[in-house]
Amino acid sequence: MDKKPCNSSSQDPEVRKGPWTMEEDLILINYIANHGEGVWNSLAKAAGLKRTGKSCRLRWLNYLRPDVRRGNITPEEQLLIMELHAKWGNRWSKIAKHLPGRTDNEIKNYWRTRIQKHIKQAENYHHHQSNNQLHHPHHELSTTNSDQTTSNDNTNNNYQQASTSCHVSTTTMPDHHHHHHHHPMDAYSPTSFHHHPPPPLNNDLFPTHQFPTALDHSSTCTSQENNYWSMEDLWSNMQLLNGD
DNA sequence: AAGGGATTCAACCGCCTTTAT
DNA sequence: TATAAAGGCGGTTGAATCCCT
Repeated sequence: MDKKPCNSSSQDPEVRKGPWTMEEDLILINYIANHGEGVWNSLAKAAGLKRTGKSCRLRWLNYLRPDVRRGNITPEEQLLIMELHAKWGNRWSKIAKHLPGRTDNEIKNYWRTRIQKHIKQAENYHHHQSNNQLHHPHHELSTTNSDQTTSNDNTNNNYQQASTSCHVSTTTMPDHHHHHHHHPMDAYSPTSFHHHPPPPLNNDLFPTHQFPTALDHSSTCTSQENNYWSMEDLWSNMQLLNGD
């Protein structure tokens, strides 16, 4: 019947989902600064966040941690990713350990959005070239797993050849992608606040102070590149949070 | 200038493993 | 030791954004 698998106890079944607000980020950063990370479920409660422990952990690890590396993937990093993926398949966290500051999520996303399609293109190309040859039964680089990963050795060098030969190579990889890669601390896009409902502050947490005043445009830049909250803004809000 | 398809990426889910009781 | 809870992982999703006509 009413099985409530996780998140037992504690009334307050309200668990927030979706994008993190700046307020939530600040609470999390602040809490971890004071108490350290780990024990995520209790951390979430103690900090007053209406999030699951998992969600807090993910947010911290992938985004808020101070040592998350900012900026676009470099050609060197890309090469490494390609090599390691060729070796290990979709073992993202394992791969990530070899790219300091990069998260498994980021690498996974990068792979799927930036590399995979090139490889597929290259494969198609080869395919057509060697039409009379036997057709590879799709190395299936993605989609429905077919799990190269779980097969433990999975030396799926399947596409290794493709990746080295196609123009995914660093020299031709245009880097054309600019912007994005906001990362941890500077990642508070003011525009996002306009797309989301006003900060859902509960006054238990913020009895006297209110961030939103700091969220007006006075302190934001308009250029795309700098269209994020500055460190100063963050800090001042953080101090407000701390009650000075 | 506006509409719409394509792309990106933060964050979710379910499953499996590890740790705690 | 057995069971439950937490942590970790990889696949997937969809809102926001980009890009093209």
